Amino acid sequence: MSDHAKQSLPHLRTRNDHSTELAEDYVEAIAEIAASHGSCRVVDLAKHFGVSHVTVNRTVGRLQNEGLVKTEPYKPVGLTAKGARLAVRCRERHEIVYQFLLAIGVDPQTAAIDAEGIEHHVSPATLRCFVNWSKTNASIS
Amino acid sequence: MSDHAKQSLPHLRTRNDHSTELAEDYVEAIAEIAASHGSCRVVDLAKHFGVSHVTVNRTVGRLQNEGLVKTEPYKPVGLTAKGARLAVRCRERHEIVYQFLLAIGVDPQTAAIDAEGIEHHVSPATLRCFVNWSKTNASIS
DNA sequence: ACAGAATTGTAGCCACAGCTACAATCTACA
DNA sequence: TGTAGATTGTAGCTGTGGCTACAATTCTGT
Repeated sequence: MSDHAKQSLPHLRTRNDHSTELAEDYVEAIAEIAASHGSCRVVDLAKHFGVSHVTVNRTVGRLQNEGLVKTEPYKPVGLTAKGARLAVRCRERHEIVYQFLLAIGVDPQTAAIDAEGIEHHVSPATLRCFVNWSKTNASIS
Repeated sequence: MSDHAKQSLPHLRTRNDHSTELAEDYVEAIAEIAASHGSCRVVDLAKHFGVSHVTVNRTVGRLQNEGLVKTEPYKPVGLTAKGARLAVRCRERHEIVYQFLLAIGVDPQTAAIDAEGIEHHVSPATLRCFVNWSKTNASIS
Protein backbone atom coordinates (compact mmCIF):
# COMPACT_ATOMS: atom_id res chain seq x y z
CA MET A 1 0.00 0.00 0.00
CA SER A 2 1.52 3.32 -1.02
CA ASP A 3 1.57 6.34 1.21
CA HIS A 4 -1.12 7.85 -1.00
CA ALA A 5 -3.68 5.37 0.16
CA LYS A 6 -4.31 7.04 3.47
CA GLN A 7 -4.98 10.31 1.66
CA SER A 8 -8.01 8.79 0.05
CA LEU A 9 -9.90 8.71 3.34
CA PRO A 10 -10.83 12.41 3.38
CA HIS A 11 -12.03 12.12 -0.20
CA LEU A 12 -14.18 9.15 0.59
CA ARG A 13 -15.66 11.21 3.39
CA THR A 14 -16.29 14.04 0.92
CA ARG A 15 -18.15 11.74 -1.43
CA ASN A 16 -20.26 10.32 1.37
CA ASP A 17 -21.14 13.86 2.33
CA HIS A 18 -22.28 14.53 -1.22
CA SER A 19 -24.73 11.67 -1.14
CA THR A 20 -26.43 13.10 1.96
CA GLU A 21 -26.26 16.80 1.14
CA LEU A 22 -29.41 16.75 -0.92
CA ALA A 23 -31.24 14.80 1.77
CA GLU A 24 -30.22 17.36 4.36
CA ASP A 25 -31.19 20.28 2.16
CA TYR A 26 -34.55 18.71 1.44
CA VAL A 27 -35.57 17.91 5.01
CA GLU A 28 -34.46 21.38 6.05
CA ALA A 29 -36.48 22.99 3.26
CA ILE A 30 -39.52 20.84 3.93
CA ALA A 31 -39.49 21.79 7.60
CA GLU A 32 -39.12 25.49 6.77
CA ILE A 33 -41.83 25.54 4.13
CA ALA A 34 -44.25 23.50 6.22
CA ALA A 35 -43.69 25.89 9.12
CA SER A 36 -44.32 29.01 7.06
CA HIS A 37 -46.98 27.73 4.63
CA GLY A 38 -48.79 25.13 6.68
CA SER A 39 -47.89 22.47 4.13
CA CYS A 40 -45.06 21.72 1.74
CA ARG A 41 -45.81 20.74 -1.83
CA VAL A 42 -43.63 19.62 -4.71
CA VAL A 43 -44.03 22.97 -6.38
CA ASP A 44 -42.76 24.78 -3.28
CA LEU A 45 -39.62 22.66 -3.21
CA ALA A 46 -39.09 23.19 -6.93
CA LYS A 47 -39.22 26.97 -6.44
CA HIS A 48 -37.07 26.77 -3.33
CA PHE A 49 -34.25 24.91 -5.05
CA GLY A 50 -34.71 26.40 -8.50
CA VAL A 51 -35.17 23.01 -10.18
CA SER A 52 -38.01 21.39 -12.09
CA HIS A 53 -40.83 19.64 -10.27
CA VAL A 54 -39.71 16.40 -11.90
CA THR A 55 -36.38 16.48 -10.15
CA VAL A 56 -38.11 17.21 -6.86
CA ASN A 57 -40.50 14.37 -7.42
CA ARG A 58 -37.77 11.81 -7.98
CA THR A 59 -35.70 13.04 -5.06
CA VAL A 60 -38.70 12.95 -2.74
CA GLY A 61 -39.26 9.37 -3.83
CA ARG A 62 -35.70 8.49 -2.91
CA LEU A 63 -35.99 10.20 0.46
CA GLN A 64 -39.20 8.29 1.08
CA ASN A 65 -37.34 5.04 0.45
CA GLU A 66 -34.77 6.22 2.98
CA GLY A 67 -37.52 6.82 5.52
CA LEU A 68 -37.00 10.57 5.80
CA VAL A 69 -40.18 11.89 4.19
CA LYS A 70 -43.73 10.68 3.87
CA THR A 71 -46.05 11.52 1.00
CA GLU A 72 -48.84 10.15 -1.16
CA PRO A 73 -49.66 10.83 -4.81
CA TYR A 74 -50.97 14.39 -5.31
CA LYS A 75 -50.56 15.08 -1.60
CA PRO A 76 -48.20 17.44 0.26
CA VAL A 77 -44.77 16.27 1.40
CA GLY A 78 -44.18 15.74 5.11
CA LEU A 79 -41.33 14.56 7.29
CA THR A 80 -41.17 11.31 9.19
CA ALA A 81 -39.98 11.37 12.80
CA LYS A 82 -36.52 10.46 11.53
CA GLY A 83 -36.66 13.20 8.91
CA ALA A 84 -37.83 15.76 11.45
CA ARG A 85 -34.95 14.92 13.76
CA LEU A 86 -32.51 15.30 10.89
CA ALA A 87 -34.12 18.63 9.97
CA VAL A 88 -33.67 19.97 13.49
CA ARG A 89 -30.04 18.94 13.59
CA CYS A 90 -29.39 20.48 10.17
CA ARG A 91 -31.13 23.71 11.10
CA GLU A 92 -29.11 24.02 14.30
CA ARG A 93 -25.89 23.30 12.49
CA HIS A 94 -26.76 25.74 9.71
CA GLU A 95 -27.50 28.47 12.25
CA ILE A 96 -24.24 27.86 14.10
CA VAL A 97 -22.24 28.08 10.87
CA TYR A 98 -24.09 31.18 9.72
CA GLN A 99 -23.70 33.00 13.04
CA PHE A 100 -20.04 32.01 13.21
CA LEU A 101 -19.38 33.47 9.78
CA LEU A 102 -21.11 36.69 10.83
CA ALA A 103 -19.07 36.74 14.03
CA ILE A 104 -15.74 36.63 12.19
CA GLY A 105 -16.83 39.53 10.01
CA VAL A 106 -18.36 38.00 6.88
CA ASP A 107 -21.13 40.14 5.41
CA PRO A 108 -24.63 38.65 5.82
CA GLN A 109 -25.24 37.92 2.13
CA THR A 110 -21.94 36.12 1.64
CA ALA A 111 -22.37 34.32 4.96
CA ALA A 112 -25.76 33.02 3.82
CA ILE A 113 -24.31 31.69 0.56
CA ASP A 114 -21.18 30.18 2.09
CA ALA A 115 -23.08 28.64 5.01
CA GLU A 116 -25.20 26.71 2.50
CA GLY A 117 -22.12 25.09 1.07
CA ILE A 118 -20.06 24.76 4.23
CA GLU A 119 -22.64 23.34 6.64
CA HIS A 120 -22.61 19.86 5.15
CA HIS A 121 -18.88 19.49 5.67
CA VAL A 122 -18.55 20.63 9.26
CA SER A 123 -17.94 17.75 11.64
CA PRO A 124 -19.36 17.76 15.18
CA ALA A 125 -15.87 18.50 16.55
CA THR A 126 -15.45 21.56 14.34
CA LEU A 127 -18.98 22.66 15.14
CA ARG A 128 -18.13 22.63 18.84
CA CYS A 129 -15.16 24.88 18.10
CA PHE A 130 -17.46 27.28 16.24
CA VAL A 131 -19.79 27.41 19.24
CA ASN A 132 -16.96 27.84 21.75
CA TRP A 133 -15.41 30.61 19.72
CA SER A 134 -18.74 32.43 19.36
CA LYS A 135 -19.20 32.27 23.16
CA THR A 136 -15.68 33.54 23.82
CA ASN A 137 -16.08 36.31 21.33
CA ALA A 138 -19.43 37.34 22.79
CA SER A 139 -17.96 37.62 26.29
CA ILE A 140 -15.04 39.71 24.99
CA SER A 141 -17.11 42.20 23.05
CA MET B 1 -42.75 34.80 -8.62
CA SER B 2 -43.01 33.59 -5.04
CA ASP B 3 -40.74 34.74 -2.26
CA HIS B 4 -39.09 31.34 -2.41
CA ALA B 5 -37.51 32.13 -5.74
CA LYS B 6 -34.74 34.27 -4.30
CA GLN B 7 -33.82 31.43 -1.97
CA SER B 8 -32.85 29.30 -4.94
CA LEU B 9 -29.80 31.44 -5.62
CA PRO B 10 -27.60 29.95 -2.88
CA HIS B 11 -28.54 26.48 -4.04
CA LEU B 12 -27.66 27.28 -7.63
CA ARG B 13 -24.31 28.48 -6.34
CA THR B 14 -23.92 25.23 -4.43
CA ARG B 15 -24.52 23.17 -7.56
CA ASN B 16 -22.05 25.23 -9.58
CA ASP B 17 -19.51 24.60 -6.87
CA HIS B 18 -20.10 20.87 -7.16
CA SER B 19 -19.29 20.87 -10.86
CA THR B 20 -15.89 22.42 -10.20
CA GLU B 21 -14.98 20.61 -6.97
CA LEU B 22 -13.56 17.59 -8.75
CA ALA B 23 -11.57 19.81 -11.10
CA GLU B 24 -10.07 21.65 -8.15
CA ASP B 25 -9.28 18.43 -6.29
CA TYR B 26 -7.63 16.99 -9.38
CA VAL B 27 -5.39 19.91 -10.24
CA GLU B 28 -4.36 20.17 -6.59
CA ALA B 29 -3.58 16.44 -6.46
CA ILE B 30 -1.73 16.50 -9.77
CA ALA B 31 0.45 19.38 -8.58
CA GLU B 32 1.18 17.64 -5.27
CA ILE B 33 2.01 14.28 -6.82
CA ALA B 34 4.11 15.78 -9.58
CA ALA B 35 6.05 17.75 -6.96
CA SER B 36 6.73 14.73 -4.76
CA HIS B 37 7.11 12.00 -7.41
CA GLY B 38 8.51 13.89 -10.36
CA SER B 39 5.51 12.90 -12.46
CA CYS B 40 1.83 12.17 -11.93
CA ARG B 41 0.28 9.08 -13.46
CA VAL B 42 -3.27 7.82 -13.63
CA VAL B 43 -2.49 5.14 -11.08
CA ASP B 44 -1.24 7.76 -8.60
CA LEU B 45 -4.47 9.73 -8.87
CA ALA B 46 -6.54 6.56 -8.49
CA LYS B 47 -4.71 5.74 -5.25
CA HIS B 48 -4.92 9.33 -4.07
CA PHE B 49 -8.68 9.55 -4.48
CA GLY B 50 -9.45 5.91 -3.74
CA VAL B 51 -11.24 5.35 -7.05
CA SER B 52 -10.59 3.10 -10.03
CA HIS B 53 -8.20 4.13 -12.75
CA VAL B 54 -11.14 4.18 -15.16
CA THR B 55 -12.83 6.98 -13.28
CA VAL B 56 -9.58 8.91 -13.19
CA ASN B 57 -9.12 8.39 -16.89
CA ARG B 58 -12.52 9.79 -17.80
CA THR B 59 -12.18 12.73 -15.44
CA VAL B 60 -8.74 13.58 -16.78
CA GLY B 61 -10.24 13.54 -20.26
CA ARG B 62 -12.88 16.04 -19.19
CA LEU B 63 -10.31 18.27 -17.53
CA GLN B 64 -8.26 18.15 -20.71
CA ASN B 65 -11.28 19.36 -22.67
CA GLU B 66 -11.57 22.19 -20.15
CA GLY B 67 -7.93 23.09 -20.75
CA LEU B 68 -6.74 22.37 -17.22
CA VAL B 69 -4.56 19.31 -17.80
CA LYS B 70 -2.43 18.01 -20.64
CA THR B 71 -1.75 14.36 -21.32
CA GLU B 72 -1.17 11.83 -24.06
CA PRO B 73 -2.05 8.14 -24.23
CA TYR B 74 0.08 6.08 -21.83
CA LYS B 75 1.86 9.22 -20.68
CA PRO B 76 1.86 11.02 -17.31
CA VAL B 77 -0.70 13.71 -16.53
CA GLY B 78 0.48 17.30 -16.37
CA LEU B 79 -1.10 20.68 -15.77
CA THR B 80 -1.54 23.42 -18.34
CA ALA B 81 -0.65 26.97 -17.35
CA LYS B 82 -4.32 27.53 -16.56
CA GLY B 83 -4.44 24.36 -14.48
CA ALA B 84 -1.26 25.26 -12.64
CA ARG B 85 -2.69 28.66 -11.72
CA LEU B 86 -5.85 27.03 -10.43
CA ALA B 87 -3.78 24.53 -8.44
CA VAL B 88 -1.85 27.32 -6.76
CA ARG B 89 -5.02 29.17 -5.83
CA CYS B 90 -6.61 25.97 -4.48
CA ARG B 91 -3.55 25.08 -2.48
CA GLU B 92 -3.39 28.53 -0.91
CA ARG B 93 -7.07 28.45 -0.09
CA HIS B 94 -6.81 24.93 1.30
CA GLU B 95 -3.92 25.94 3.53
CA ILE B 96 -5.77 29.02 4.81
CA VAL B 97 -8.83 26.96 5.68
CA TYR B 98 -6.76 24.25 7.33
CA GLN B 99 -4.70 26.68 9.39
CA PHE B 100 -7.82 28.57 10.37
CA LEU B 101 -9.46 25.41 11.66
CA LEU B 102 -6.35 24.61 13.65
CA ALA B 103 -6.31 28.15 15.02
CA ILE B 104 -9.85 27.90 16.40
CA GLY B 105 -8.95 24.67 18.16
CA VAL B 106 -9.92 21.86 15.79
CA ASP B 107 -7.66 18.83 16.10
CA PRO B 108 -5.35 18.27 13.12
CA GLN B 109 -6.98 15.10 11.86
CA THR B 110 -10.49 16.54 11.89
CA ALA B 111 -9.20 19.80 10.44
CA ALA B 112 -7.68 17.91 7.52
CA ILE B 113 -10.92 16.10 6.80
CA ASP B 114 -13.19 19.12 7.18
CA ALA B 115 -10.87 21.39 5.19
CA GLU B 116 -11.22 19.01 2.23
CA GLY B 117 -14.97 19.50 2.22
CA ILE B 118 -15.12 23.14 3.24
CA GLU B 119 -12.49 24.66 0.98
CA HIS B 120 -14.60 24.52 -2.15
CA HIS B 121 -17.39 26.51 -0.56
CA VAL B 122 -15.40 29.39 0.92
CA SER B 123 -15.82 32.59 -1.05
CA PRO B 124 -12.96 35.09 -1.39
CA ALA B 125 -14.69 37.41 1.09
CA THR B 126 -14.91 34.69 3.74
CA LEU B 127 -11.35 33.64 3.01
CA ARG B 128 -10.18 37.19 3.75
CA CYS B 129 -11.96 36.99 7.09
CA PHE B 130 -10.17 33.73 7.84
CA VAL B 131 -6.81 35.36 7.08
CA ASN B 132 -7.60 38.48 9.07
CA TRP B 133 -8.71 36.48 12.06
CA SER B 134 -5.60 34.30 11.95
CA LYS B 135 -3.42 37.44 11.90
CA THR B 136 -5.29 39.01 14.81
CA ASN B 137 -5.10 35.80 16.79
CA ALA B 138 -1.38 35.46 16.10
CA SER B 139 -0.67 38.99 17.36
CA ILE B 140 -2.73 38.35 20.50
CA SER B 141 -1.03 35.12 21.44
C1' DA C 1 14.78 -10.27 -26.76
C1' DC C 2 10.97 -11.55 -24.72
C1' DA C 3 7.65 -13.04 -21.02
C1' DG C 4 5.22 -11.34 -17.30
C1' DA C 5 3.85 -7.47 -14.53
C1' DA C 6 2.26 -2.89 -14.30
C1' DT C 7 -0.11 0.61 -16.43
C1' DT C 8 -3.46 2.64 -19.42
C1' DG C 9 -7.38 2.50 -22.53
C1' DT C 10 -12.15 0.79 -24.01
C1' DA C 11 -16.81 -1.30 -23.61
C1' DG C 12 -20.58 -1.33 -21.16
C1' DC C 13 -23.08 -1.46 -16.83
C1' DC C 14 -25.37 1.31 -12.67
C1' DA C 15 -27.12 5.36 -9.84
C1' DC C 16 -28.05 10.08 -9.49
C1' DA C 17 -29.52 14.72 -10.66
C1' DG C 18 -30.85 17.70 -14.17
C1' DC C 19 -34.17 18.57 -18.21
C1' DT C 20 -38.55 18.72 -21.78
C1' DA C 21 -42.76 16.91 -23.26
C1' DC C 22 -46.87 14.93 -22.32
C1' DA C 23 -50.52 12.60 -19.34
C1' DA C 24 -53.18 12.50 -15.22
C1' DT C 25 -55.26 14.55 -11.32
C1' DC C 26 -56.90 18.05 -8.44
C1' DT C 27 -59.02 22.86 -7.54
C1' DA C 28 -61.49 26.67 -8.24
C1' DC C 29 -64.54 29.54 -10.48
C1' DA C 30 -68.17 30.72 -13.87
C1' DT D 1 -71.48 21.00 -13.07
C1' DG D 2 -67.82 21.32 -15.94
C1' DT D 3 -64.05 23.33 -17.85
C1' DA D 4 -59.57 25.92 -17.36
C1' DG D 5 -55.52 26.35 -14.83
C1' DA D 6 -52.49 24.60 -11.36
C1' DT D 7 -50.30 20.72 -9.67
C1' DT D 8 -48.37 16.18 -9.83
C1' DG D 9 -46.87 12.00 -12.18
C1' DT D 10 -44.51 9.43 -16.16
C1' DA D 11 -41.51 8.61 -20.24
C1' DG D 12 -37.37 9.25 -21.85
C1' DC D 13 -33.27 12.07 -22.85
C1' DT D 14 -28.45 14.13 -21.19
C1' DG D 15 -24.17 14.46 -18.43
C1' DT D 16 -21.46 12.96 -14.59
C1' DG D 17 -19.12 9.81 -11.59
C1' DG D 18 -18.77 5.22 -9.85
C1' DC D 19 -17.71 0.19 -11.18
C1' DT D 20 -15.99 -4.65 -13.52
C1' DA D 21 -14.12 -6.99 -17.31
C1' DC D 22 -11.20 -7.17 -20.91
C1' DA D 23 -7.81 -5.30 -24.46
C1' DA D 24 -3.78 -2.72 -25.49
C1' DT D 25 0.48 -0.73 -24.36
C1' DT D 26 4.60 0.09 -21.74
C1' DC D 27 8.02 -1.27 -18.44
C1' DT D 28 11.15 -4.60 -16.27
C1' DG D 29 13.93 -8.28 -15.22
C1' DT D 30 16.09 -12.40 -16.73
